[in-house]
Amino acid sequence: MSPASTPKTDRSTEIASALRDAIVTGRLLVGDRLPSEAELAEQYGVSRPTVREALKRLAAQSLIRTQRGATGGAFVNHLSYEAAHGQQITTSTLLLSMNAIAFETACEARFAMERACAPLACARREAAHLATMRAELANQSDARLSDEAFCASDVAFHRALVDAAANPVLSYQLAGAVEAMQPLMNMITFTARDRARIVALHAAVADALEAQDAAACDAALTALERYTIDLAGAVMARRAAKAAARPGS
Amino acid sequence: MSPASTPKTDRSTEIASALRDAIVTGRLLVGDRLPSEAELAEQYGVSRPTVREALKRLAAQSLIRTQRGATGGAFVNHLSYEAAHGQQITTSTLLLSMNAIAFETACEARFAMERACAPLACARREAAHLATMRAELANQSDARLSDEAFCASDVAFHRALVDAAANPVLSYQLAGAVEAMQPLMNMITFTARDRARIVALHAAVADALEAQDAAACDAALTALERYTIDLAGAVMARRAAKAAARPGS
DNA sequence: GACAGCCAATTGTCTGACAATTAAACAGCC
DNA sequence: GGCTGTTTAATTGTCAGACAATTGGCTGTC
Repeated sequence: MSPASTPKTDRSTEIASALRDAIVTGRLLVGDRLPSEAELAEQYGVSRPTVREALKRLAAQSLIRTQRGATGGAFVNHLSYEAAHGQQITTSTLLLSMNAIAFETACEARFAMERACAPLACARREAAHLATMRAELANQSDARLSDEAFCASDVAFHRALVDAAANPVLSYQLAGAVEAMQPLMNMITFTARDRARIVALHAAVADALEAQDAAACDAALTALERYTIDLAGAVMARRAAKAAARPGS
Repeated sequence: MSPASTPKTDRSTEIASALRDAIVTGRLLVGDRLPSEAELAEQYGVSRPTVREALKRLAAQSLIRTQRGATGGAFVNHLSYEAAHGQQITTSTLLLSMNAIAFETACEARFAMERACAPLACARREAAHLATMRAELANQSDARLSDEAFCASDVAFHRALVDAAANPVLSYQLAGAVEAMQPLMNMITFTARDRARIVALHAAVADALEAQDAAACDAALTALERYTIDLAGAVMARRAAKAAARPGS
């Protein structure tokens, strides 16, 4: 009854966990090369395909990268911010797309985090951040911009705000949330009036940041959040009404 | 030169991407059963092991779950908050453990997000949240508590605060950050004096939440952040001094 | 000494097979 | 007829061996 420790887990899962543990606890360091698949297979008493499945699991979490050839093998990855960021986006996008989250909830979380960045950004913003924001503001004022381009510029603007906080953890978490929401935002068609309002609020944010006025920045972001939710709500309602009017299969 | 689209990606990676795309775009819905491995293999013109590697990748991201038996197969997962949360913790822990992030940076991000929760939590906190916080406070005042248990109670306290904000997106993001930091916090040995100070600050947070005073809550969290960073800095300095005094190998 | 070709190690993939597991279909009994 | 136990089929999990593709290093030649 002693080996009842892992009654129903696959061998490949076990091996993946063991290797992950070795990486997390530092027994395997960044850049280290794992034993070859054949060696791992012998070591764990399984076949090569089983080892490969375990390695693929780790690769999916970008914990390792593999390389073919004579000096190839599996190497412990650095897990850059970019990779973490990518996973964050994937996860957030899925949560949103599966309707597990209401738009309002995601929006609220996003602006809450953005307001959390505001004081830091006000304290640390540099000329480059302000310049980026001004440039995107000018961009957004161009009436010929497509909705997609407008949204992309919106993302870039907020990205600059977050980056100004100079905290990479906040950057990757928040950028993930913002980018996950972009597909949804792209579905919204902005009227000229909407755009003017949004640009004005963006300008208020930029001004507050330049003046290093955290309270004003917070207020502008709060107003922007309210407006975004109102807009989205109106779009959803319009869509629902249209769907009700045309009840085709 | 036309088939240069995927010059160096594995087939298993391609297939994993294709399936992931099918899930994200909604072509495969939650609960749907994927074709059996044999069918997928035929469909993509590869062998079963290759398909299996692709499936393991998706399983590692908890996008699918597999089940053996007659009615078994791979099913599109719900991607619960728990799963997203788990991944968040794994990623954050790794980022921290690989020294890619300074403790101060992680701490700053964590408290920034927590302050972002504060207004929401003040507005929405319910009796259960307050009760949990009071219970953990009492727990933390017990001098017989081990450092690990004290830290665990600390996590539970903050978790209650975040949950009071009633926004699952914030919950999973922040809880991930908090739990990722726990191993580091566990390394810190708290003196009785430290604990009293922390408990007092926690009490201030709980009081502010009960009174629905967002500003007071914010202030208490800020003070807690400063104290945490000071403490950690002192511990690190002490450790560095000890390492310098004993310059072994 | 520089360069070209060969070589060995390693991952990526295939084939075929068997074991384990699970639910459904089926036979048998009360 | 209804319930129970058994068989059965479908599916994943694992294995073994083999070959293709890739890539760095080695060797031989000019």
